Amino acid sequence: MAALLPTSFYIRDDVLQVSQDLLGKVLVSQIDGQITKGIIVETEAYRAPEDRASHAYGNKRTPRTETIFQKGGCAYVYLCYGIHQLFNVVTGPAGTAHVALVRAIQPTDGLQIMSLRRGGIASDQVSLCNGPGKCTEAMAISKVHDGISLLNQSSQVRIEDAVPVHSSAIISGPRVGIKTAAESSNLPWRFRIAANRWTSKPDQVYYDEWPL
DNA sequence: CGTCCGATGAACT
DNA sequence: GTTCATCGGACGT
Repeated sequence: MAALLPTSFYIRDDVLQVSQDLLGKVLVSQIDGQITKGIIVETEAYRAPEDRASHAYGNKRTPRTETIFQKGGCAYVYLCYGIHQLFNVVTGPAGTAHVALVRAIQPTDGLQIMSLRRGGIASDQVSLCNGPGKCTEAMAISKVHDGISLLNQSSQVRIEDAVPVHSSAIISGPRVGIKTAAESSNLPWRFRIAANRWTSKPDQVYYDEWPL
């Protein structure tokens, strides 16, 4: 049984680093007796309070955003556009509003059930999991998992450790779906494993260094 | 579909 | 004057 990422992985304050370090790790769901797994190949960082794109911009606390302020190592799952469940990893110590959104995975285990949950899309098609709503649909992750710990082997959603992806194999670019007007700057806080065909968009700008 | 904020107005002090 | 409940619509990592 693969080791899970420890608390210390999540409670680091640098969500940009955690988002990059999540690449290559293995997201696991064990739901309704079905195990599915996939390699995380694309993430985005959301760093409140200063991040206007975050639900917790300005450290705004509402019933929905409370999860974001929890201690790192749990899930933040919310509904987007009334249809998509989006899975985020809460990071940083309690009280910090930092999360990493999982946008795409490379499926490795439970391909048949993932295909079934995705309306019969063939398990070798990148469209199976190349988007945040597709990942949660394939893995049956939903709002019922909001706030749950990722740290226990008994958890329905958890993340296994794996060999780190070298920084030279990570490309970054602007986040998806953010109104540029609302975002004061075009921060390259979306991270992908370079040349991995399971990510959600074609190759974009390459940055040697992360601003901020 | 849910969330949330601003508008509206009632009730209270 | 202030606070609170309710409503409506805008919008969504």
